[in-house]
Amino acid sequence: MPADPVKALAEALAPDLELERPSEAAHGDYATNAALKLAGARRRPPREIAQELAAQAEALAPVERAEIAGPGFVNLFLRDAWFVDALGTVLADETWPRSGMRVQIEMVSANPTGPLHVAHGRNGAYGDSVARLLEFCGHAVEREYYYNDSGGQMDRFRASVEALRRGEAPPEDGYHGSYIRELADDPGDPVPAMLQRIEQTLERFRIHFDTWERQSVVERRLPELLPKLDTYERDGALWARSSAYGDDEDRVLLRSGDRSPTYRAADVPYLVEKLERGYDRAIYVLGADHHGTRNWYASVARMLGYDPARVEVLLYQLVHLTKGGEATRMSKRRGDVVFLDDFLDEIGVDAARWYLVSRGPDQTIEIDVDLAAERSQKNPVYYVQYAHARIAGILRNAGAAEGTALQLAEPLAAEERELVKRLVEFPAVVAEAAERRGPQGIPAYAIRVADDFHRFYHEHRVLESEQEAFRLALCRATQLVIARCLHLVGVDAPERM
RNA sequence: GCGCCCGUAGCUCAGGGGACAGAGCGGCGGACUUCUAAUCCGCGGGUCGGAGGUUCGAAUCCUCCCGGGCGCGCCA
Repeated sequence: MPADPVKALAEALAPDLELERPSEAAHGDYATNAALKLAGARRRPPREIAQELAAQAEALAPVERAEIAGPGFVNLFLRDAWFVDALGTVLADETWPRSGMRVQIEMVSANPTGPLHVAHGRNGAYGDSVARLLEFCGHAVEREYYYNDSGGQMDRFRASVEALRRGEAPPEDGYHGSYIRELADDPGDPVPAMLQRIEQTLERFRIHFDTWERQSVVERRLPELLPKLDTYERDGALWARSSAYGDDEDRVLLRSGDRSPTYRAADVPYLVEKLERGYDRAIYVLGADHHGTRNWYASVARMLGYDPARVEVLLYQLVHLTKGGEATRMSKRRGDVVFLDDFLDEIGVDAARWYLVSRGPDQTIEIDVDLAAERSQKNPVYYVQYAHARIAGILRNAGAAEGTALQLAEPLAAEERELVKRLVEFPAVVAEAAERRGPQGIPAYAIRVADDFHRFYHEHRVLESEQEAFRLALCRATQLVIARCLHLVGVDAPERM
C-alpha cells in the first residue's frame, strides 16, 4: 500500500492505534478512541490514559496540540507542515507493489441466447469494478466469460432462428425478440454471431474479457474427474455428496435416463481447470437468484482436495425494472427486457456504470424505465466529472507554472486542510473497498472529494494568488485522485465539460 | 416451512463499534464584471421497521418478531 501519512502519524503515537476524522471541526483534525479501548484491559480510567496519550502526541512534531474530550477521546490538531508533507505523498502517486495474487474473476457469463440486458450490466459493472480494485491493489487479474454452447436453452435458441429462416414462427417455448429476426437474416450458426454482439456491448460498457470459455469444452474432462468425486446413485441419477463438504445440499451430476451431465456437473471440470491454471483465487460473480449454489463451488474444491479458500462467490441483489410504477418482468424469451445497449443509448455509459456500481451489491436496484433518462441527468457522476474538468481548466490556464513546489506563503485555510485530509484517505478507501469487494465505496468517496474541491474552489483563487504554488499542487493531487476513482468504476475523466 | 439479502429524511441511497445520524434528488430562500454557476451558501425535514441483549458507547454485533425481495429443478 502507498504511504499513508495518517497511518504513519498513528503509528508514531502507538502501535495499532487508529486515527479517525471527527465529524466536527472542533474535535480536531484527527481523533483516537484508544484510551477508551484500553481502559478495560488496563483497569484504569479512560481519561487518565487519554492524558498520557495526549502528552505523547504533543511531543510529535506534526501535532500542534492535543485535547481530551468526552469520555476519553484524544483530539489532535495538526500543523500546516503536516498538510504540506501529506499532499506530497498524494502527488507521489505511489502504487501498490505488483506482488499480489493471481486472480480470475468470472462474470456476466450470460448464455448467448439474446442481447445482454440491464441485469447483466449490473453483474459486469460490479464484477469489473472489483477486478479494477484488485488490479489497483497489485493483483494480477484476468476476466473470463463462461457460456453454455450446448444444451436445451441453446437448442431452443437455434430452433427459433431456424424457424424464421424457414418462414415459420419460432416455437412456443423458443425466443421471440426482434434480434432473432436479425440473426436469421445472416447465414450460419447464430451462436457465434450473438456472442460477437455481446462482446461489442461489453466493450462499449468498458469491460474487456481476456478469455472466453465454453461448457462443451470443459465438459470433456468430466469422465476423468467423476471417479474422483464423492458420489452415490439415487433414483437412477448420479449425485455428488456435496452436503458433506460444506454445500447446502447434494447435487445431481448425471441425469437419470440418458445419464447426460447437468450444468452442475460441468462446474466440476471447469473449477478444476481454473485451479490448475494456477489462479490463487477464482471469483464467481453471481446474481442473488443463484445464491442457493453459493457454497457448491467451494464444496467441489474441498471434495477434490483443493483449498476451498481459493474459491470465492460474490453475490449481488437483482435489478428490478418498473415502468411508470408497475413492475415489468424481465423475460428474454418474451423479448420484453431492457437491453443494456438501449439503456446505454438512453443514459450513457458513464451514468450507467456509476449508477449500477453506486448501490452496494446487497441492495436491490429498482430502475423506473420511464424515469431513468430524466434521473440520470442528476447523476452525481457529473458532479465528480465537473470537478475534474474544472481542475483541468485551471491547469490549462496555469500554463508553465509547475505547482509542485510545496511551500506555503500564508497559513492554510480550512478548505485547504479539509481537502488534503480527504485526499490522503484515498489509499485506505481503495484498500477497504477491495478487501470488502464493495466498489460502492469509491463513488461515495469521490463525491466527497468533489465536494471538498468545489468548496475550496469557491472560496479561494488558485492562479495569481499568494498561495498559487501550493494550490496548484493541491489541484493536481485532487485531479489525480478523482481520475483514479473514476477509472476504478469505469467512468471517463473529462478535460472539459 | 427452510436459506440468503434488504428495511435509515418525502424519494433514491451512503454508513460494517464511537461524539448532536449523512449525501444526492425534491421543497423554500440567497450568491455569477474574478481560474467553467453541471458550482457554492442557508432553511426545513429522521422513534435508523419493532422488542430484548452484549458494550463505557449500537444504525452498526447477537436473539426474537414484523414487513419486502430472491431462492429452495435431474433449467441454466
